[in-house]
Amino acid sequence: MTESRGSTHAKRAAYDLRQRIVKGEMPGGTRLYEVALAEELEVSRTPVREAMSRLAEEGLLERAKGGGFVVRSFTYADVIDAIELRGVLEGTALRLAAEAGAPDEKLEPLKALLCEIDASFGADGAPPNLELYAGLNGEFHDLIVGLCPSHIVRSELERVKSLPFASPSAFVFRNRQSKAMMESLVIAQAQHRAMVAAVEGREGARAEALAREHARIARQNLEKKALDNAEPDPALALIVD
Amino acid sequence: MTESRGSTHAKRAAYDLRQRIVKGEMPGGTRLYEVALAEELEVSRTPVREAMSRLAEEGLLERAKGGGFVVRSFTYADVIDAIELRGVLEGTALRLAAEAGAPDEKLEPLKALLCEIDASFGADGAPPNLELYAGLNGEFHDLIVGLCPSHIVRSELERVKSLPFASPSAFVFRNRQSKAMMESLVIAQAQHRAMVAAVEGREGARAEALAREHARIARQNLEKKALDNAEPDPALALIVD
DNA sequence: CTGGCCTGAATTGTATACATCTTGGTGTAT
DNA sequence: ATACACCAAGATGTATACAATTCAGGCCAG
Repeated sequence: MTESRGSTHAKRAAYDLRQRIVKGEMPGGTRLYEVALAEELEVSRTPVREAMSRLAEEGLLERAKGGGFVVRSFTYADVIDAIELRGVLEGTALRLAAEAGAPDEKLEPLKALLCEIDASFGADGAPPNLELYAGLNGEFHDLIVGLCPSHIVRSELERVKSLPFASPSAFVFRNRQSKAMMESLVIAQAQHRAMVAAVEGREGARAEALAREHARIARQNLEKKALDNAEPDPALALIVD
Repeated sequence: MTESRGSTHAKRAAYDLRQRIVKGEMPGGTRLYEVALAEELEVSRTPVREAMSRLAEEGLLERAKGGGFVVRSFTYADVIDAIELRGVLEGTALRLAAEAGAPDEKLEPLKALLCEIDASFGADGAPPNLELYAGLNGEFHDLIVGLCPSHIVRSELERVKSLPFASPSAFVFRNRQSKAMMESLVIAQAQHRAMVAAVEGREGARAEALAREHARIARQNLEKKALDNAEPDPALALIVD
């Protein structure tokens, strides 16, 4: 086909649908009609159903009573809660990692990454590259959560992070007021280092507390955004309230 | 049809499949073939696919590379982790409830339920009714989590609890050694009362710590079981390791 | 022996026709 | 006015034929 990626029609349909949902077309509560979507996406009803099922697994849709799917509604409070929950789960992941002990060969790449992150926002005076920072930040979160020995905790965390507004790098940029933003980056990076140190030193409680506090930065940025109410953040497109 | 419940073929198929999985037929890693299942369940492939999608949403199946579904594998360690995770999430739910404050009209039913639970295990000398206790215990957990103002936290907790070995009343009975078991019930009930008191008194940290420790009772019971290795617990049927 | 590549049987992916259910509206009797 | 039954349109549920993909096994060339 011409656009979107995926090897099967169902995966392409899921991709397209996901895009439309997170972009805010189809606000929360919108019912998805198989026939209409099948026409729009130019496939039959079968892959559309398959796609909707996949998005339900991701938590973007929910099954309606009497059949069919509805776009899940998220309020501003849900965004706050999702960030809190991410902090709780990352905290648990780090605590378990600390309690179990992390091998040096897995800690080394993390420390290397920390230095890369330093460079990305111009710790040496170079101009900050926020795109790059966001990417490296996401990578850092993936790596450090990878230290957690529990499949279950990791997969539930993955699930929460799949919500576009709950990902670690959801609200990093957009504040071009370089002063406050730079300070927030410095603080975040200090917490990054402390989290690694806590896991390395098997300080479970410290690691957990740090991860929770770290997630609060996202919440702060969000609340700052809400006050400024500048251009609406794309990560908030599917928020109804 | 003759057996199982549900109004559509897909729901019945999902129910049947779920039963077979949690009973331990089809151990973790088993691949599910649509045609074979369609014949066994006496429906066409379409509702079978639908059923598998639903079970994937529940976390009982996972999508295999190259299509199809596989029964999710759970190890003994996963059971431990799932119980830990339930404790963490219940703790978060209670902390948020405590921080937000719970109205008296929602606390009253909880306190009434606590008295019913007292009666169920013969606090007054009557013989303990473990069936009844397990039911009331589950009800208690539902009610107290219902105090949490966050949809997101509640729904993720619901998801974890849907794993048969992670539910609050998974390992309450089976230890007929009445002495140790009775003591564990007394402790659990004391924690129940403390959790309600902590939420009522807006003591978030206390409520969270209590919920986590409370979940450890399930872990203790499980580990005791593992040592005794008496008849295998049905809640553990789908464990592979 | 090993690597790559056929090839075909088994399996899932897709389209579509038909069956069933859900829902909202309408009419009627109370 | 209200309650109820009923109907029709539209939606999802189901079966099935056919297409495309996957994977294992054997074959051949190196």
